Amino acid sequence: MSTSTKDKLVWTAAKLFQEKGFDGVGLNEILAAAGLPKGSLYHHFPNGKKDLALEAAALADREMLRIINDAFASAETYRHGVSTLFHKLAKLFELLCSHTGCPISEILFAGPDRREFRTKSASYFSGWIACIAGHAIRLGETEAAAQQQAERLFISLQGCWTLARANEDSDHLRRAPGLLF
Amino acid sequence: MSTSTKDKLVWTAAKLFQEKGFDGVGLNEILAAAGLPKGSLYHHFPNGKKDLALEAAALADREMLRIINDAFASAETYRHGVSTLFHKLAKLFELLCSHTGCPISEILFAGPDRREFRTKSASYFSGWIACIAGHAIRLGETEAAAQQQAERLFISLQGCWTLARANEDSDHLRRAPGLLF
DNA sequence: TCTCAATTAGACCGATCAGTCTATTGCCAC
DNA sequence: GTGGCAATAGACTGATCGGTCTAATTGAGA
Repeated sequence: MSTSTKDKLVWTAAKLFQEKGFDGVGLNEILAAAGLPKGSLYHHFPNGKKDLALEAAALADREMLRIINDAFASAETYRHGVSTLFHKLAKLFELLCSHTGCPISEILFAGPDRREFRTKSASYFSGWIACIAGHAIRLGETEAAAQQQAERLFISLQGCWTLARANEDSDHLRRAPGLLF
Repeated sequence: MSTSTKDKLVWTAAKLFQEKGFDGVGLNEILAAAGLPKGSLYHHFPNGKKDLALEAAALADREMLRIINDAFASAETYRHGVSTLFHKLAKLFELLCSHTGCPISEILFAGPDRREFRTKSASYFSGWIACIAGHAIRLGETEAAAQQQAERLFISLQGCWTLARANEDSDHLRRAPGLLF
């Protein structure tokens, strides 16, 4: 089925890009991993690698928003939500073999049209921060405090993920809430 | 002179790697930017791109330690040192055209020998944290507090740099001290 | 059952990749 | 001067890159 093929392509690409970066993965490698021929790729993505990368980044963005919402959905306080979020991310990090990077950075900080890609990354990131801030407000924070808390959370997330990646140790993510409060 | 050629190669490589990542820069691009032929590269770095990347990372590490030490050398309190450090980094970020990444991550999270490279990045990072912690202790913090403060600082540095890069805005680095205290 | 478009399949292309190899140059010791 | 070595210079190689193109296959509607 058409959707299935396209989806497999995007998921495989997202995984590999996240691991090795946009420039670190070749199309042949992605196609081999997905078990698909080159024709399928250029049928579903006429602009080739660039389109595939943008779709993979969009997928990663949706996944991250889903994880954030999941973490805060069942939380009774903001702090509780933060703690759940980092534990979910630590598990995800382990699942991805403990040495992958932030999907958005890995895909969108490189690429052929650097400025266009980077602009998109900025809007994804601010979407995450807005999403977190929304939960903070819902859980009783003032609007100003929520915005600052959300930015702090995002920054810790990026920083801890970097440290976790370098050390191949998800505990850096699990300890993150302790640094925030 | 020999040293000059080798240095030019490493500096040029460090700059380009930092901008586009290990896999995003070709040797020809580096050589063209440095105005040197391929023979020189393989004379000074028999193992080619890998050696060049390792030297560039080592250079970036030394530079970062120098900046950290500079920032804290003239500081009377830890907080003062942190503030100076982030302002220095913001200036550096602007100097590098406001869209480069952490040199260590960009070079060492990719590359052909991923595990070897990542291990080295972990040791560089912990060197930075140890350096910061040393200054914190010198400026009156207890040993345990210093270690935690240093880790927090490093994490904020990575996170804020990522945000600054996405938005091409060095202010995210300047505002970092406000998030820490 | 036949038709036709959507999709899959993969051979093929020029460009570029990292890396090799053979000259040539510059410089210091003698 | 001249012999010898370090360094510079760049043509060249096979592999792989992203991308194109033409068939073969599939499957839904007539």
